[in-house]
Amino acid sequence: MKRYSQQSRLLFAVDCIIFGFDGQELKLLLIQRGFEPFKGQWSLVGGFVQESESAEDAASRVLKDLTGLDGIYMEQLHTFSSPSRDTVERTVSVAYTALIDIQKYKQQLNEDFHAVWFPINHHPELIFDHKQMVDQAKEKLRYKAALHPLLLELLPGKFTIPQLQHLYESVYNAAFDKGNFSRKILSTKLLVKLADKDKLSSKKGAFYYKIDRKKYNANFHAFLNFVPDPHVLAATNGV
Amino acid sequence: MKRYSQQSRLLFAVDCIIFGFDGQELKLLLIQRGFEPFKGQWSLVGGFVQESESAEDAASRVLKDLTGLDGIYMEQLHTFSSPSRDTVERTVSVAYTALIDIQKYKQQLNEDFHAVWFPINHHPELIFDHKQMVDQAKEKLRYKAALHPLLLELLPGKFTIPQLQHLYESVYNAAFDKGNFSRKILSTKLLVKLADKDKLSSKKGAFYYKIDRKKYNANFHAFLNFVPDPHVLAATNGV
DNA sequence: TCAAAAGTGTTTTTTTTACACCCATGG
DNA sequence: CCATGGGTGTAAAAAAAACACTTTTGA
Repeated sequence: MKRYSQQSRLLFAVDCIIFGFDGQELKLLLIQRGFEPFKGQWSLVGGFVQESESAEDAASRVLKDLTGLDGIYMEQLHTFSSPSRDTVERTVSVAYTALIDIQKYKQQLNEDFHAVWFPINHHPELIFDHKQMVDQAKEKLRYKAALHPLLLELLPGKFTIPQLQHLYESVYNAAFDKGNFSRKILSTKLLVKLADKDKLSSKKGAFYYKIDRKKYNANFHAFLNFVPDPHVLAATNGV
Repeated sequence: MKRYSQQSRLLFAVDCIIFGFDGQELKLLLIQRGFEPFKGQWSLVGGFVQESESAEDAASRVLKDLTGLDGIYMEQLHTFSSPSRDTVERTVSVAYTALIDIQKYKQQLNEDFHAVWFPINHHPELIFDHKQMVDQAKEKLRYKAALHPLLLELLPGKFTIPQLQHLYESVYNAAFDKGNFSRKILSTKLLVKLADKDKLSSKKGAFYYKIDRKKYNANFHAFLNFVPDPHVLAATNGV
């Protein structure tokens, strides 16, 4: 059992599945390749891992380059390594899921990257196995968001409970009782009520809230159980 | 943005965190390296990914070589890619968690590998970042087993409810009410009652059960919620 | 003044938990 | 014949769900 015999070396990349929420529905950020091969085709944002960095570092770098944003929520999804996944050259890719406040991003220049937000269920064909990555990321998001408050990452700094409910409803494609929803969210003590209201979507106006970052960080793993029947949504998940 | 410029190529490996249950406590299978460098030190079972295979294929192959067993429960845990993780040469490693019936394994020859079962909370120092891998695997096991019936994978073909309860109690280091436990397990309809009893641990004897593979495969993702306070165990988890 | 959305209150239903009790049997 | 674990029954407590009702205010 000689381990350090001559071994094949291969290319090592990262790809980012970037989710955003525009107030209406869940979106996915894609770029149109401006270079050969496959110029013009849509793909996830990605790049190669450099000698001096970890995959996490590479994903952060790629995200920073694209959005100009630091401190984005990001987690490793899965590593894709089929020998046939990249038709150009054998490449292993670690996929990361990122959640960003779409508002913040809007201010940034995205022209250099030809990046476009697509509705999560209505995006163009993707290169290589990127569709598989996106599907898996969607599953995991739905799974995890039923247990942890991570969807808060998709909202702007201040937001209302009805807005948050709308986000959950769009992610789970289901309607929730507003009374029960609001109580459940507030019972986590993860939100702080602000003094002002959002008057855009109703005459009465809804109070703004912000994340209590301290409690959020300490209690991120708290179970929320927002979704009526977790069996349904867990049906195809891989965590 | 030239993507396919010259890129560094690196070594690509897999490591397996193999859990077993001997009826008393959770165990971890480790090997003592029989080759340089670090000869004599303990490590996870691992190997390099070959040109023609995926990381999953490589992990299965490694597992087959070590245990002689096919069809072992296995899932990708995380990819470790810090530039400094392997002190010999830069290597990226995909870690896999495997759950095996320790009885089945016992029949196999393990002499070639110098493989030894260690109590999960009392194992020797490990090479590289293998301790980190093990810790993460433990966390994920505890997290996932609270929601899915995967601990069944650790038991032999037939087992009793009290044996299963003992397994849960050892994984969560907590005591469960036997009545509630048995009802909760049985309510999943994942088990089939057999005609014979295990008379070893009591005079009355406890009925054997086996997994209803059909329902198990279809309902693996069913939420079980075995653990009294999920907050506690989720506290440090990364899923 | 009233429609529409925010937010509160209350009842019903379901699930979980605690714990008492019966069962079977080997020593 | 009784101690020991296996297994069932059931009431209390807690959580979740359903839904009625009150509040605010711009048009």
